[in-house]
Amino acid sequence: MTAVASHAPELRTALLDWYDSHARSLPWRAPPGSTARTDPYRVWLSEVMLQQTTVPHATPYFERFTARWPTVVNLAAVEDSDLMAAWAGLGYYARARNLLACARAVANDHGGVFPDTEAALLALPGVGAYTAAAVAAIAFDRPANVVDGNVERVVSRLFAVQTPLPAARPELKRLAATLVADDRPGDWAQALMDLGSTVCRPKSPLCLMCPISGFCAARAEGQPDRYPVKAAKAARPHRQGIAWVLRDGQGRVALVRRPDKGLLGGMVGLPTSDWAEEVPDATPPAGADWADAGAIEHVFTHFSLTLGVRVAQGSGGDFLWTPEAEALNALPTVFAKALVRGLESSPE
DNA sequence: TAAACGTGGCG
DNA sequence: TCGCCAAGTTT
Repeated sequence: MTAVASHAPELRTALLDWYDSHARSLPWRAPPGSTARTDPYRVWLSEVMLQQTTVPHATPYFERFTARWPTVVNLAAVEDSDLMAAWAGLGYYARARNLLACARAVANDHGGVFPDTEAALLALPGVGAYTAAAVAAIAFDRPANVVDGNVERVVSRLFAVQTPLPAARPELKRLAATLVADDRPGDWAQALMDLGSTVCRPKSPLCLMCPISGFCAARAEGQPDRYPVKAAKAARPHRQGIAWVLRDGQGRVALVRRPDKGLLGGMVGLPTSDWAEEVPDATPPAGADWADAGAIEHVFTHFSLTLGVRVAQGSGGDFLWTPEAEALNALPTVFAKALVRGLESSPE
């Protein structure tokens, strides 16, 4: 038996039954089968935070955000710099800029109420195909085709899809659509994702625990972890740069606001050289007596970085002079690491 | 369409 | 130690 369309009803029943007893309990989630709809604001916020991000990493951010800003209207009123600081450490900072733009769009253009259709959600900043479908299904009970990385993996195994990712995306989405129905759309989406996360895992899938293994073509072949097939990835280049830790001797450090576009866009950062293949021959930001504080290593999605750290004392200049403890909290991780290195190397 | 875009945990 | 990977979106 495989996951052909004629078996969809039995497959759906098996997975929804499994979800009734195995659903993960998560702060943004209603219990399975709950008729009380989850707050669209919390669903949307969790979905954005969870993009390319693990549940354990996103969870404390979700708790802090919802405690500080209980509604989308509260969030819409936040200063940009406060929002960016609150997102620091979570990564993919374009999400934070779009999150704020989306909250303001809902507050200003939708009367503070999230739109309840997939198409209207899709028009919001930072809401793509996945997030629009997820919010429509989970918050509004729309039978949307919710396809994330988990669903792609589950479907690729159910149907033993040979096409490598990412080229297989459209095919996987079409196949996923054959399993969507009007009954319990939100639970269906979350059941598929929970299965992918806890049972149909990337490595060492737990087929003996799987409620739909009987429908799975990859399981029948005997090597389910062969799926999804993936295209080879390009090697990650390495870059080098210098970051300057300029201190005023009174507990403050010089930061700069980075441009909205590009890497770490909209975040505060340390003053830096360009980051290039060769160690740059760069001019420090002030005529101070710079000491070498070593270097830190950091890995981004598309390159790795050796960042040399230099420390000096100074004042003035066109900087955001920020208390060191506050800076540590507001900086993206790469700069927080560099600042720690600088502070350790020249304790006051 | 492919590339840009962070971070931390795990095998 | 290090590549893989996690609830993607934008340009």
